[in-house]
Amino acid sequence: MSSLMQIGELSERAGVSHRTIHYYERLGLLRPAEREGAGYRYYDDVALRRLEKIAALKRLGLNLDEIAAVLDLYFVDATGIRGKEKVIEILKAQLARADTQLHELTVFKRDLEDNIARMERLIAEARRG
Amino acid sequence: MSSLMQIGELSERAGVSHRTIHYYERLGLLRPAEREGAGYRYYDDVALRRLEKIAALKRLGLNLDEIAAVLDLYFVDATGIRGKEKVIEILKAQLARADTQLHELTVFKRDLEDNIARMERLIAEARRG
DNA sequence: TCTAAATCTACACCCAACGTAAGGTTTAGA
DNA sequence: TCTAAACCTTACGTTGGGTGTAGATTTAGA
Repeated sequence: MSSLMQIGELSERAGVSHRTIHYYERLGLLRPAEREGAGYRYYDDVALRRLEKIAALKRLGLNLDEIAAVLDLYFVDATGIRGKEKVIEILKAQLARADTQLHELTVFKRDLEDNIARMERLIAEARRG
Repeated sequence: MSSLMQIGELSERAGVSHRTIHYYERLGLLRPAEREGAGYRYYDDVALRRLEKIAALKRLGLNLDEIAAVLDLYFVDATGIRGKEKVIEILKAQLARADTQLHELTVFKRDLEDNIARMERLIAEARRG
């Protein structure tokens, strides 16, 4: 029994506001599994996973347009995707960016650790004398 | 002869508009080495390196406030920095975020590679038959 | 000395990604 | 049946990170 939920529950479980959900719907990122009668939106668990994926991709620095371009790869059968060459282009560009970002992030992390050590040493010295 | 440059040259070398430089100055991220007579700004090479650092930190997902909070660690003597405990707090928070981001980025990269391979396989199959 | 190019300040505007508020409708449960 | 909570649409507001433009001033170089 894959029970459906309303926008309030989805919003709570996903940790985003219902306005954000409306907004994503307008951008084509997400749509309710069902819209009965007078317009209430009803969502299944896939919607929740889509929202979580969107959040993860946002944390990686993709904007909502870029997310729209790849999101379906995680949720629909790839055989049906049109314009596969174009999708590959996008994916490869993102892969290159991810590589760069990984490298920069590694350096940044090392810098952070160095700086923390340095600050802690300075504080210890200040305390001693 | 550490010759100074005007905003136009700095902007060109750093790959940002002069308007952006003005904007960063207002936020306290950057200031000219010198402002002679009637107000023209003159910059040294440190300004260029600051701009490059800002760009790098932006690519990592820091906003300009966060960048302002750590930027000086790269350019001034740490002994003179006030509120070291607070700085450490910020640095540690960023370190935690960097760790998360590194992990997510690694997963994302693997997903991308999988998706690319899948798409290329599908295209090859389509060509064959 | 003179003029074209560079720069100055100040205000307005832009886009993404939402948030707030109003006013009306629907639904669940007592 | 009735009412409070949840939802709907529409429209305007906000924030971050800038960009555009105007009109005045300054500077570099012929």
